[in-house]
Amino acid sequence: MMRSMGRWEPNARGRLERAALALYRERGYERVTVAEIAREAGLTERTFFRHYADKREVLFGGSAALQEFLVGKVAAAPADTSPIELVVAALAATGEVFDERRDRARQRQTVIDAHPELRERELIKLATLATALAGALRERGVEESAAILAAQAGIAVFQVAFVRWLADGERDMAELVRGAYEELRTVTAGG
Amino acid sequence: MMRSMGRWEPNARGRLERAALALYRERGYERVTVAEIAREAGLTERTFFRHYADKREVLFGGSAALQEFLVGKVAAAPADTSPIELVVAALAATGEVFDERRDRARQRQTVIDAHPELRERELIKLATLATALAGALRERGVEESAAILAAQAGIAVFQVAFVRWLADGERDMAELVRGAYEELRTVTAGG
DNA sequence: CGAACCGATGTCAGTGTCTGACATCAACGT
DNA sequence: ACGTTGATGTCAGACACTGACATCGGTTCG
Repeated sequence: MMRSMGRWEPNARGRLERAALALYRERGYERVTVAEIAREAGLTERTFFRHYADKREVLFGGSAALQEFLVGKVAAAPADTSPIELVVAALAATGEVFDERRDRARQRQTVIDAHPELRERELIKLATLATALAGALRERGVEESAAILAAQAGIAVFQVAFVRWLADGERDMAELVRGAYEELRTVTAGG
Repeated sequence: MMRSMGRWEPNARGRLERAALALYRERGYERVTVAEIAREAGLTERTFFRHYADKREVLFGGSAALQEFLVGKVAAAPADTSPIELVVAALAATGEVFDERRDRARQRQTVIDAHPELRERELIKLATLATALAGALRERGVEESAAILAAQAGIAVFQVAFVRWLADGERDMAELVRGAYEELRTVTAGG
């Protein structure tokens, strides 16, 4: 059993993520090479690519955990809830994860918004999340296209709420998610 | 004035798009090099990159036209329509563009669905479309977040309808868009 | 008509991303 | 001790993409 110091400095991924965010913020995503990130983290370029599939992925280390969190919430919710409410309730609960880390999230988002390549990656993460949520709904017996639409609408709500959460200094995710959901209901009710 | 044959074969973009789709279908996206596509089209790699920003973009030549079409429909619609109805009506009208080209669309989509890089590009095109639709709604006086949510919800409807349109052999876009919209209304009405 | 110009293409050299193959070396179990 | 394991390093190479400059029909203008 390893006590605390192995052959290598621990937490290679953490060091890579920190170094990447810092460098991307200083010089902009395109003007940073993977070799530089790796060097800053005390590693080699090749090792970077063993931890992250590509140069973008290093900014999205947390998305798998977020997905598990949301799917878990949906799966664990009471039985008599409607699909869209299941999703919205799960999203509102992400405050547990997000509210503590607003500054870091802002930094990360600033970098992402400035670079189309990173926007693409963010979108596919959200789409993957939507698919996972739809799958969790189906597990609960929700019909296919209702599951997809509920999940997708939920993601739209989340995006609106997330932008406000970043801009805002006080209100928490739960409140903002609820607010955006009410707006969606108003909008889709219109005929 | 040039009659019909210039110094170069005409329609370079069209040739590149055809060659790319054919090669991607034969061997899969990753196993085709840009140099091969260009050679197949009677051009050089460098010229490919003058027409398309990258290897993915060659499959998305039509998305700008689709966006203009939809934005135009939203802008031209009668005055007393609700935001979501504006978007849905525009989407239903895309049959004019799509219904004739189902086979080609299927081929293209098969390639895209098989490669995450291409999925990413598709998603950012849809996101761009959503932003453009939201802008068109704002032009008509719709409030910001209502515009965003209506556009985003509309895109979700479109995606569901489009998948069905590809799978289906008979029903047209208008019908499928209307059907998916009704489902969305049912889902979001649930409380 | 000839010269200057223009626009799409070609040529070439170079940077950076990403991959495969193989080597290293501390920790661990036997 | 000794073989195994797993994270890392080293090296070579394919390929995406870019900047700089050359080419050459067609167009325009004097």
